Amino acid sequence: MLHVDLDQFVAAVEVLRRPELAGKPVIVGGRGDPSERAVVSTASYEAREFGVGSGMPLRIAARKAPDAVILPVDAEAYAAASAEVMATLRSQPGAIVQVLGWDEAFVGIETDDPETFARQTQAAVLERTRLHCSVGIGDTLVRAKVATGFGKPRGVFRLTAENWLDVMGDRPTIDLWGVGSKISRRLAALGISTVAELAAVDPAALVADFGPKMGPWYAQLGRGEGSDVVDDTPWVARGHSRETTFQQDLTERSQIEEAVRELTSRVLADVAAEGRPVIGLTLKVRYTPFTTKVFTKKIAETSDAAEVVARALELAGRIEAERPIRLLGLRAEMPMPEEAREGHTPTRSGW
DNA sequence: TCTGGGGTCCTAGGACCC
DNA sequence: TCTGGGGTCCTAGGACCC
Repeated sequence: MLHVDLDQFVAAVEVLRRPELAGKPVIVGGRGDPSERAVVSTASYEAREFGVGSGMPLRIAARKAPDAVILPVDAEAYAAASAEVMATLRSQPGAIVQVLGWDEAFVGIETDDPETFARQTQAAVLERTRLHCSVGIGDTLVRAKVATGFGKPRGVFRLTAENWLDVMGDRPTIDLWGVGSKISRRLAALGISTVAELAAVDPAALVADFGPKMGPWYAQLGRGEGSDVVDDTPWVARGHSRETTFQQDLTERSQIEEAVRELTSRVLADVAAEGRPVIGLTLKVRYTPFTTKVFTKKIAETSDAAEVVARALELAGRIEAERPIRLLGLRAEMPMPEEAREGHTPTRSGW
């Protein structure tokens, strides 16, 4: 199968409608105002040379790359460009497409010559959308996904059981898709620093440290193994959430209640758009400087907005109001339709 | 320097039931 | 003094991804 990943997708979409930005450092984040509390969503390759990366506070990014053009996030434009890319992938003969996000997808295909198919796919995407992409070829989802990184930018790379350890063996475990900073550090503490070392571990040996599912799964990741099925079943969302970072921290109970009402109505708009009810709520509170607390509550299934608001305000009643609040988030959980409940819908990608 | 916003899934512990 | 065993549900928190 193939993994297709657009090159610096968001920045590329911005450059398409502002050609004068080509070759310049471009940063997209927040409302495009570096004096506000916000972070970088995407940085163009030129901006990355200044040390700017996604997740970085916009204020810091602007300091590192003083000449960069800073643009607001335009989610609608990216969604529209993404839809065109995905439609192009689906129009390739024999292709099964599993969308992973705005800018990437797995493509299942039966072919003796995946490199040629990959090049054809890149050319089709470029012709229809004027966007460049990189393609990974693999015999499992994990290998295809990891392979794409070696193809960037605009290239093609193949990773299979044959060359997996040659290519990945000496690399740190954090290079694996699904191993982040925390897990790579915990693995290192167990004497497992490289992919080859992880690949050699007995899966059962990791159960004590990482649990019955995650432990064996990490060992499998080290070998690049896992599912090899591209599943194009339409995605069914488990829930919807909204978060707001306040430019000034909230301190008053009345401010909190107002913010919760606002969040609830935005979340409910997303839920109602699907015509599904709510069965649970999670309220997230970020205090300053950086401690997060969540309150979760199952509720009786309801589509009544006033009822959901009342339940959300109950949750908000648990907030310790004496500490300044930097962020509030609200998530609504929705019931899953019967046919999506048991393994029929794609779950966590690559599992 | 001070950390977005939208998601998913896993784990652990307590409550509760039979 | 020693307090079953198995199961499910709920809550809180952690980790990861784009």
